[in-house]
This record gives sequence, C-alpha cells and structure tokens, in this order.
Amino acid sequence: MRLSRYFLPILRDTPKEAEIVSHQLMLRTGMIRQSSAGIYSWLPAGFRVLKKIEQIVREEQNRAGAIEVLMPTVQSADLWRESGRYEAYGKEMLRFPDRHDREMLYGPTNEELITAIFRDGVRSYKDLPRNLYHIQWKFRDEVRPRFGVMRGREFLMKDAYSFDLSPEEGKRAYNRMFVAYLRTFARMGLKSIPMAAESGPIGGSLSHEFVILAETGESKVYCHGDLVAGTVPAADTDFDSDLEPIFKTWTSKYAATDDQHDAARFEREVPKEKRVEARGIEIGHIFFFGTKYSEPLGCRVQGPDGKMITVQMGSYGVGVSRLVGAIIEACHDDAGIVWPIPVAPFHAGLVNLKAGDKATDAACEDLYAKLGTAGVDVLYDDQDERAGAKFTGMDLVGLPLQVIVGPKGLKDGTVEVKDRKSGARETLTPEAALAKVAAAVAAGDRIA
RNA sequence: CGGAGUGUAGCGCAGCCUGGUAGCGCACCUGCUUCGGGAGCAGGGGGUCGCAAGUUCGAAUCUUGCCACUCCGACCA
Repeated sequence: MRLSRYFLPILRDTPKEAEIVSHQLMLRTGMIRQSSAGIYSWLPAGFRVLKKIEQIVREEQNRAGAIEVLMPTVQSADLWRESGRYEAYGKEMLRFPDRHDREMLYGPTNEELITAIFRDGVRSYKDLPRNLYHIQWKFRDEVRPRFGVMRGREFLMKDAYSFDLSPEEGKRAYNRMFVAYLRTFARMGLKSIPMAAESGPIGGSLSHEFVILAETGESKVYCHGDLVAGTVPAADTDFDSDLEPIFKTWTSKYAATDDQHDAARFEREVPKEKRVEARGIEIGHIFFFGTKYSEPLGCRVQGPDGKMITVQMGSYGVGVSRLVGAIIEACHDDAGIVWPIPVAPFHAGLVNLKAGDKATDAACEDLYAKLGTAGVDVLYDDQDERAGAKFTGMDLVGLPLQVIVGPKGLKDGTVEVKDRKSGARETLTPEAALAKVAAAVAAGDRIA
C-alpha cells in the first residue's frame, strides 16, 4: 500500500478522552474513531489488525475441530424467554421493538440461539460431539464503557459452543478449547495465563479466564511465576488425543483472579520468589456449564439405548476487538506501538527519503514490488514531502521493520533495515534487505 | 445508578470571572526556499463557541433546562 493513496489520519496530540496508552495510540495512529460512548469505527489500519487477529483465532478454532457459522446480531426475545434470561439479563441487554412491535434485542451473547440451532439440527447421539463457533459483533450496554476498545459496548467476539453426550466428553471439549486458546494468544505474541475464574452470569461449574499481565489491567491477578513462561502446545498437537495432561500442567500451579484469590493458599503453594501479583487483562474466558441451557431449551438427542440424552454444553469466548487494545498494552514503548509481526497492520514500512529523486524512486518501486511478491505487507511512504515527518510516523504506527532508501546509501548500493523493537539498523544491499525482511516475516508468523 | 468534571476549527487549548459578535499551536491549502530523520518564510481556507429558552440594545461570556462525552465508584468479554 502506498501511503499517498492510503487513509491513515495520524494525530500529533493525544485526544483528551483517552486515558490508557492503547486507546491513545489507537486514536493517534488512525486505527479507530469513536462514534459514541463505547462504540467505534475501525479505520483501515485498525481494521487490518482486527482482521489479522480474527484470522488467527479462526485458524486455531478450526485446528481444534470447531466449525464456523455466523449468527445474526439482532435476535428475537422469544428464545431468551425460554432460557429465562430475558428477564435476568437486565439493562445490559439492548432491547428494541421492530415495526410490528415484536420485542427484539441486539445479541450480547449467543447461547440461546446456538442451542436452538443445534437442537433443531440433530436427533442422534451420532451427531455429537460438535463445537460450533462464530465471530460476530456483540452489544452489551455497559453502565460505563471505558478504555477504548478494551471495554466498549459494541465489540467483536469469537464465541464457541460445545455439545457433548456426557460430562466427561464435555471436559474433553473444554480441554480442546483450553489448548486452542493457549496457542491462539501465543501466536499474537502474548503470554496468556489461564486462571481459575468465577463463572458469573453464564453459570456452570468449570471456568478459566485467560489473562495477560499489563499495568493497565482491570483486575488484580495472582499466579505462580512459572506460568508466565509456560510451554505452549505445538501446531501438530493431536486434538483427538487426551489433552488432560496439558490442562493439568497449566492448571496445577496457582493462578487466580482477584475474586477467586485465596491469599493463604497462594502463600502456601507458591514460593516467595515465584509469587506474581500483578494486574491483568482478560482476553478469553471458557466455561463448562453442563445442561444449563440445553435443559430449558430442550436440546436432546437419542442415545444408542433409545433414551433421550440432554446435551452437555460449554461456551468459549475470545474478545477479538479487545485483543487489539490488549496487544498494544503489552507491546508498546515511548515512541509508539511495537506490533508483533503476525498482527501488525503491515509487516514493513518502505521509506523513500527523497521522493522525486529518480534513482531513489526507482529503487523504492523495485523493492516495493519485490517485497509484495515475497508475501510482505508493505506500507510504502512514497510522499513527496519533507522527509522528517514520515519516520516517526512509522515508529508511532509500529511497523515491525522499516526499509529506508535514500540517495546517499544508494551511491554505495545500500539501503537500511531498521528493526522497530530493538531499534537496530543494518546497512544492506537491496537484495539482502529484501531477504532479511522476508525471512523475519516468515519467522514472525511462527510461535516463538 | 451515586460522586466529580468537560463541551470554543480535524487534534490540543486560550478567551468566560469583569457581556461589545472569536483567537493561539499543530494539521490543511497556495507559493518560494528546503530536503539523511517531526523544515523555514510569506499568503490563505475552515467555527451559527454542544442544544434550547431566558435576561440584555447586544451573549462564547450571565441564568435555567436539556444533551453529549470523560474520570472515580458499583458492574462486566
């Protein structure tokens, strides 16, 4: 993409409504604009990041055997009456009548709808186990939205729902999502920690929150230090195998959110030097809740003995839009965002230090074409303007690599490659620069 | 929903106390000079001062009501 044809409205000053760094940086780098409290438009750069995160989530869901569907944002109140949640949900649910005065709502979650869909589509125990997910906008009319996309009213969420014949099978489904989540967040450059959690209004018995540590986290968390550097299951993990050992490894050490924290147990089980007390951002939450929804909604299948079996369910959420903010909270420095390669809006910036100079333009055009061919997403700063303003823009926007091309270097047949994270610069031939960037991008898409 | 604040150009702000018809920095447009890391000079465009009512000869400024947004708390992916 050429900057001269792109829409990247950068702000030099920080808008005053933004309190936390991710919100400030998202506004400044032209990723989002607020349209009303807790509701945002995604501008091109932000939308790219959102889509990259969404795609990683999708790939790992698919890898774990979940099947993608798409349910609507607007739902009818009827189903919610069946589950009993229409009254229970309260003011967080946005309700409105349609033209026939039917009661409608903007979905805050989808347990009811997916259960009805699944119920109406299966008859036999042979149709289980299944896990259906979708990635769709949700709306929860929060009393107090804040922190930009970290706590908006409208947000993009991946929610998966598992259907099993027995609690034991249900636990296996839970484990599959548990492992998928560890991989999902690791692929985005995050160190997520599963923590015992309260199941809250969704209900149920087994629940873990996936949390990343960040100063601006909303809640206090406590865990064993070993969990921060835990080993993430590899891509070739067999999701049909027994994943309980992986689950045990990750849950045997102490980790709890504030509301579940047991100070005495923490001190008993975790040696002093390993105790981590920090703030955390919740980026995923998984629940096993048995028949809480399948029972009232009548989601049953016929078993081999001819008897009806009420399906065991779990639900598994990832805050996709929240992750954009969460990643920035975890990955930034004084100069701006430092994107992990897999979620960066562009892998690399190509900077023309002297647009209008024939040799420089030609070298840039050549590199631009070749980087594209090599599978590198490039933002090409081709603007015929004063050079200075561009570079800090690249740093602010946080592109992982920058290829800097100017007449002086070209005299010696070289360009510069700058690494955003370390700030290191290397003087290379254009061919070597191309190879280096392509290799870095390929390496960056693997789990470290 | 309780408490506290803020609304003046795209962003950041001054002006309001002590009413006289709007200003600064950045951004934007034009020209010239510049050009290896957030350029300089000159010229210029853009605002019914959140909305409404009131007071007044006259309201960004005073009064009242409303709306929006932000922060702290309670609540939450």
